[in-house]
Amino acid sequence: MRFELDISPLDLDLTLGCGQTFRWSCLADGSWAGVLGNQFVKIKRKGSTIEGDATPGGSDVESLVANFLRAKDDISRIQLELGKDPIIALGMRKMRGLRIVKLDEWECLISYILATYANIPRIMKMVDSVASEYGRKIAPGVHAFPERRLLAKASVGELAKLGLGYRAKYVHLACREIDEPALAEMMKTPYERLRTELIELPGVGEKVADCVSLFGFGRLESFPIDVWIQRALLRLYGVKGSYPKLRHFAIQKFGCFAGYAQEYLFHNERTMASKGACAFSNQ
DNA sequence: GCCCAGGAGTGTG
DNA sequence: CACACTCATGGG
Repeated sequence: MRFELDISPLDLDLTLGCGQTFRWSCLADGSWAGVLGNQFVKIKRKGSTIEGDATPGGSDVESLVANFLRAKDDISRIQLELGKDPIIALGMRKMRGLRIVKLDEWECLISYILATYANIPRIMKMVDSVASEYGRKIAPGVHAFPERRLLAKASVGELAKLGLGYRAKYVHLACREIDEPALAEMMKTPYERLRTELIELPGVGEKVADCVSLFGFGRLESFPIDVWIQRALLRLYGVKGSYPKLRHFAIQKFGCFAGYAQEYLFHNERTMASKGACAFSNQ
């Protein structure tokens, strides 16, 4: 099932390779492959559009991809808004094609529970192991992320054997403390209350709750703070301190699109170390 | 071998 | 509210 989409601006390498999502991989020909719902999807840039194909294929594949890539985000408006801050304004235009993605709420919740105190390559491996072991097979060598009912069958010991470490019990408990109706209800919940409810789940603190709010529930005002963001805030703005303090600073500074600012800062800080160049600084 | 990682939970000052 | 400590483990 082939399709073509017009989403602009969009840089697939930036968007899918910057560590928001853990189940997309870049193939030898430069295309990207991942799973959306029960579809194995491949997408690639072709001129000004994005072309792709999906197996087993369905009539809704285009909308699945468009929703995943947040095609309706008005990047110009977002950057105009964020550009009120001169420091962000200086570097964000170089990252115009970096979009926030919209992940499945359940997959996002479990993925970011797994993401605590691990680096991105390892997180990808853990998520992939969980999918391979418990997810439904949808193509040769490709498994969907397991729905709650399937993942709930896994014991803590079995999950630990996949290399999840202390995260195994959190995943196991999360399968029991939340269900699909609750997730659907949370989609309608205002951000601050959603955040509070997420933090009540096992293995979910402020950082994970903010990531799940942003990538899973699409709340662009959310501003997750990890060690990279801490470094960026200290280096570029001279602020440091507790999570609540830094979060207050960011929300006040970046407003309703703080999530995009966070992603620009995150990507810059993470790549700067190897490239030695900061998009937000003239030095 | 060493350092670190998209932290959370728990206990203490 | 702010710290300090522990938790398991693999990637660079």
